[in-house]
Amino acid sequence: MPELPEVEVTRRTIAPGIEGARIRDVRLGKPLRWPLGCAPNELAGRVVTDVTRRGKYLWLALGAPPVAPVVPVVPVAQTAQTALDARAAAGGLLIHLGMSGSLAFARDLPPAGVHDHVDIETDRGTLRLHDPRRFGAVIWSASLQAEPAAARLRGLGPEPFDPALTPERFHDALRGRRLAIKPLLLAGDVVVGAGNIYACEALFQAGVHPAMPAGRLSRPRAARLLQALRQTLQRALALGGSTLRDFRDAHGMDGAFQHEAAVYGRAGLPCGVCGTPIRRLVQGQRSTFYCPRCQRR
DNA sequence: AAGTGGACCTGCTAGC
DNA sequence: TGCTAGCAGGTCCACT
Repeated sequence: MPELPEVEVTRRTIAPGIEGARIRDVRLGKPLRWPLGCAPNELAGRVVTDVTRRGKYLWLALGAPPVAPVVPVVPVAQTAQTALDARAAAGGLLIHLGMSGSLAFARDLPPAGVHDHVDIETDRGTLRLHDPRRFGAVIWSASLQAEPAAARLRGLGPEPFDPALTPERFHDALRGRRLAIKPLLLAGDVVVGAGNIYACEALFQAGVHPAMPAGRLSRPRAARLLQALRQTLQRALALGGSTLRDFRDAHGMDGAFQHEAAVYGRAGLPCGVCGTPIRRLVQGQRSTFYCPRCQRR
């Protein structure tokens, strides 16, 4: 389900409610892709300080655990070290929604169902991960730079809206790559955020054939593709993402981008630009949809 | 190193 | 109606 726009929509819908909330209890259902990595009760008492996103990952930053009831008098010389310790003791939860995950945050949620695998109960509501296929994960990490979070984020390319990702740098990153442009976009090492829907849509917008070897894209066409990717993701964000099967934001709202898809899921239907039937092909065991007339190698 | 194919898990739909 | 094959928004890992 969730590509960058859906993850960002999720972040925006949970952040205002959960930032500042104190965790009371964490309950786990069936195992997810990776273990939580700490005892659920170690999270109790911590405050959610921030919700950020990197690629398709969310990071729930948590404050340090509550201090012991008896606070020793700390000499001034030690306060800096104490602050360091507190920061070291902070940490967070790295969350990935996999293929079928979604988060809900509300005060009164129904009892957890068979596909609800993580409930983080706070004093302001419960954050629930619903994920039928269980490709998602919630992982405790001391920081984004520390293991195990670092292992997940290592190798991720720049954010699509990072101003440092100039058309020139994008083109440079494609140089020498023989992989077809579509699976390369999915790989996420050149730029993160595009999944199967938005990779197909961006390639259509840019008029680039999905099987084109990435390294063969000219500089102007690479620039056009980067721009198309940004516009596609921006538009999806504005529409609340895509709801194909069951994506909802954290308040239960559907996205609307799927109604605007020009090629994704439209095999056999006429291209809205030229009328040629949209084709489906398989690349890296994933479906690709494209217009054979509008998209050229 | 880069690219490929299989694996993870469950639910839904199309076709027989 | 009931079964099966194929498909699904993502990523990791082992292999060439």
